[in-house]
Parts: sequence; C-alpha cells; structure tokens
Amino acid sequence: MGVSVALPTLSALRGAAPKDVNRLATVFHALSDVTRIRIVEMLLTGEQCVCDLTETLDAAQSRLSFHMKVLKEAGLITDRREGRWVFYMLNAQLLTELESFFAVVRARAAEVTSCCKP
Amino acid sequence: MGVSVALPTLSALRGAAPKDVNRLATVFHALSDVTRIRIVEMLLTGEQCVCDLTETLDAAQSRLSFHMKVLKEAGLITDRREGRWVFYMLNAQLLTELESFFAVVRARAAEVTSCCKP
DNA sequence: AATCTCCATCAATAAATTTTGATGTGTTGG
DNA sequence: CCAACACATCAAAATTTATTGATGGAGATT
Repeated sequence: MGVSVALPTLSALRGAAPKDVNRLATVFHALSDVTRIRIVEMLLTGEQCVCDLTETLDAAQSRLSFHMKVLKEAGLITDRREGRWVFYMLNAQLLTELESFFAVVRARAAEVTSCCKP
Repeated sequence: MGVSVALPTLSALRGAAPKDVNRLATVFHALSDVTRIRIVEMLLTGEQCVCDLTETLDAAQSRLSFHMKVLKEAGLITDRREGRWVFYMLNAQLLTELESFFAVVRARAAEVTSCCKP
C-alpha cells in the first residue's frame, strides 16, 4: 500500500541545508516555543535589541540570548551589531520559503483529501 | 524603544484555540520532529494506516502511535476507523491556516526589513 | 585606565520530550 | 469462543531542551 514517491513539496525549502527534513525540523522547532514566537512577533514591528526584548518579555537576559541563538541558528533571524547593542531582525527570505512551502503542502493536501468529504 | 502594538498577524490563526500563541507553539512543535515530518510527507500521497507508516518509516508501532497522537492533537491530521485499521489523513483546513499565517507574517516582515538592505 | 552597559557563553539544574517494551482494547476470521 | 491482527496506552528509561546564576568579552563613558 505505502507508496514511496518523490516529494517535490519538501524541496520547496531546498538549497540551504544538507537534509531538507532536518532543516524543516530545525525551523519548526525554533517556532515551537511560546517565548520564541513572541520574539518573532516583536520583530514584526522592526528590529530590536536584546534589551528591548528582555524588558518587554520580562525574561532574564541569558534566557533571551539562548532563544535568540535558537532562532538565529534556524535561520529565522539575523543580527547586526551597533555599538554595544546587537539588533535582531527577521530573515524575510526564510519566511518567504516557509510561505511557499505551506502553499505547496496545502495544495497537495487539498487534492489528496478532497476525496474524503461528504 | 520597545513598542507594544496589536499583532494582527498572529490572529490569522485565531478561532480554534484559547491562546493563539500557545496554539501556534503546539502546531510547530508537532512539525518539529523528523519522524513526524516524514509522516506528513507520506500523508501527502493520501491517507495511510499506522501499519503502512510503521513499515515505511521502520519504526516501532508504539512509537508511531505516539507521533500520530502528537500530530492529531495539534490538529494537523484526522483519523478514520475502518475495520481494524485506522487511517490517518492531513487536515487541509489547518494547512490552509498555516499558509495564510506565513503569508501575513512574510508580508509584514518584508515591509519591516526592507529598510535594511543595501 | 577604570567602570559601566549590553550581550554571549558556560555549567548545573530542572523540565519536557521521545523511545522502548509490555499490556490492554477493539475487530476480524476461523 | 479463541486466536490473530491493528492499534492505543502505560510506565520506565533515555534523550533533549529550557532555565538559572555566574563569568567574561566588547564597546562606550568618565
């Protein structure tokens, strides 16, 4: 029964990491934490330094640094130093890739599940 | 410096759970595991029973059941019993929500980061 | 130079997640 | 009814992840 076809859907995120599936897992893991989602949320209003985030999210500085690192290693954010501040901002490129990833997956899922509706 | 604005972007996934951020975290967590991504992958070819997945992914049955539960509780898949088999399939509705979520986030991120390019 | 601010990193601890093997439930077929 | 099958659930162990508090480094200010 189980068919093993090529999976064009996952290659939508190709070109940045060794294995697509691992890369996807890393990105989604970065987004799987409430604090990190809030960070992304805040970055939607423009770049922020850690001190801003620390204050707004009421979290210890080392905690924030940890989460920034997770987001950065996933490729979701980039940083820029300015004096003693480090400003973080969203990586629009990856968000674009994620959007098209879900566009492809959604389209395929719609096809495949259309059979099962009343 | 830190501005606390309303966040229309996250409300793109509104209407299904108590807190948007928690819901998002749950969904992304479900997608943050390589095995579960592979399961979603397989479901893109149509509904599957656990036995199919167990065989293709070469994973213990209880392990698969665990992952199906995570995906199901996140709302990513639904199940349907037929005889002694349980067939799982993707929830196209949630995938649609995810697509529009990233569409909104990407659009906003593009605005906000456009300033910083050379 | 001395000191302060902002931030990263580290080690230790705490907490959450995943895997495994065993057991239980519902279904089919003999 | 009994045995076999598909699957869920459970408890224990293994693994991963997150938090905390301390330390250190780079850049600014005096």
